[in-house]
Amino acid sequence: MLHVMPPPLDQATCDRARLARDRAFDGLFFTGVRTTRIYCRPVCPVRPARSENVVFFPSAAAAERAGFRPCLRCRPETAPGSPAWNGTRSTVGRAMRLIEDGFLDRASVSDLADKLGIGPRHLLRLFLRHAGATPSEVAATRRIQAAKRLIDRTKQPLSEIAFAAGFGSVRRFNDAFRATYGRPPSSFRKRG
Amino acid sequence: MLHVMPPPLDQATCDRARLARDRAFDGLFFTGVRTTRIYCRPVCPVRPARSENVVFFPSAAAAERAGFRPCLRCRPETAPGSPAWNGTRSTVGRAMRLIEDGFLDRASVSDLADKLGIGPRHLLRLFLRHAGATPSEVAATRRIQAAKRLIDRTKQPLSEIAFAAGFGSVRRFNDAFRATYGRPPSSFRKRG
DNA sequence: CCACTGGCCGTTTTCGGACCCGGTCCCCGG
DNA sequence: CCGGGGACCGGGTCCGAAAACGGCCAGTGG
Repeated sequence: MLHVMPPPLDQATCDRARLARDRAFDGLFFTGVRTTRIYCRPVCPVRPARSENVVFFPSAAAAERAGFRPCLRCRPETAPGSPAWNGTRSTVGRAMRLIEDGFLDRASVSDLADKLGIGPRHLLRLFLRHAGATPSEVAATRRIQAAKRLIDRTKQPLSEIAFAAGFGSVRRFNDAFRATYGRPPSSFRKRG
Repeated sequence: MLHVMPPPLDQATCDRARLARDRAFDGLFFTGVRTTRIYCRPVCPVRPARSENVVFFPSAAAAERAGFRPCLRCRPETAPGSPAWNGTRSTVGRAMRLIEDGFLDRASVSDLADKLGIGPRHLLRLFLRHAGATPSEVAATRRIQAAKRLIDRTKQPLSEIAFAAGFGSVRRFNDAFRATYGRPPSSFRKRG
């Protein structure tokens, strides 16, 4: 049972992409395994099925209609066109929003993990994998950016801005600016 | 903070036992880690704490009183004298009883796993680790023994005994006897 | 002659390897 | 003290290969 693919997605291309778990093809096609009647995304982490047992579909719906059920590892049914890693991604997304709202300025990473219903170790792993940075790094970046905006757009004293941006002390506020811009906060006021 | 141990359990012995995760010492003493205020059994699977950070207690209660909380991996508070790996071990026990009642004569290993609330793969792992045999092997042994008893103690025709003992076909009944005793079922009748 | 045996064969189940997820410790460095 | 990161483990999800299954049926021997 062969299926015609959208423009340049022939059988051989799909097979190469799936064996390489190529993320670039995620969402562009789906792989059905005849022996198990299960279909997967190209990035599925399980050992790839042998080529003679697979068949390709242009969409998850097509695979469902052909009698395949979605794989429980890669969750192909929740990936219509784009990745949409909703499971774990929404956890990172929720964490991001909380950090953006200043959560980590008043609470610890462990508290954040508690609020999300997972362990701190796992929260760290999720951030490294999906955001490329640790939670505290994200929080630090946010504080710097918030402070920079206040310096540029308001006339508040720097010591007030430090606390308004979420820093716990003026000392850390100054340190952070030196680390990021190489010069103290006041230098941005002078040349404004 | 040093503690006096029962007769021959000096500090050095405890330290050696804990580093070796020696099962023989399980229940005889408990290890408290100063840096985390957590106490463990000697067999705890976690990476052992360094010796300068540990202190030993003769009982879990002593550790509690000293302000330590029980480790969540080895569950020291539920291990007065014996292992009490109750979590996983009782699952195997329940499975064994079900098999003994003929569950696997009418249902598959997957059904058994469902009934126990775990995956079939994991059930297999538990059996190999704690029973030294697979679920279907246990079921096969039970069938053979049940059949042998019926042959010895009744006059039922062999074909009836096959089904009464839990075999699904006479064919397999014969195979099982050949594999176990090297000769067909009827040979046990003749020399009765 | 008839219950029992065992070869054959397509189908279904079980096994065991590989991988991943999330939790729980520990140590170290800032 | 807190956050990062290493190590281990329980448990879950796949896959391919191998074993078990069960129906069919030709022998066979008491």
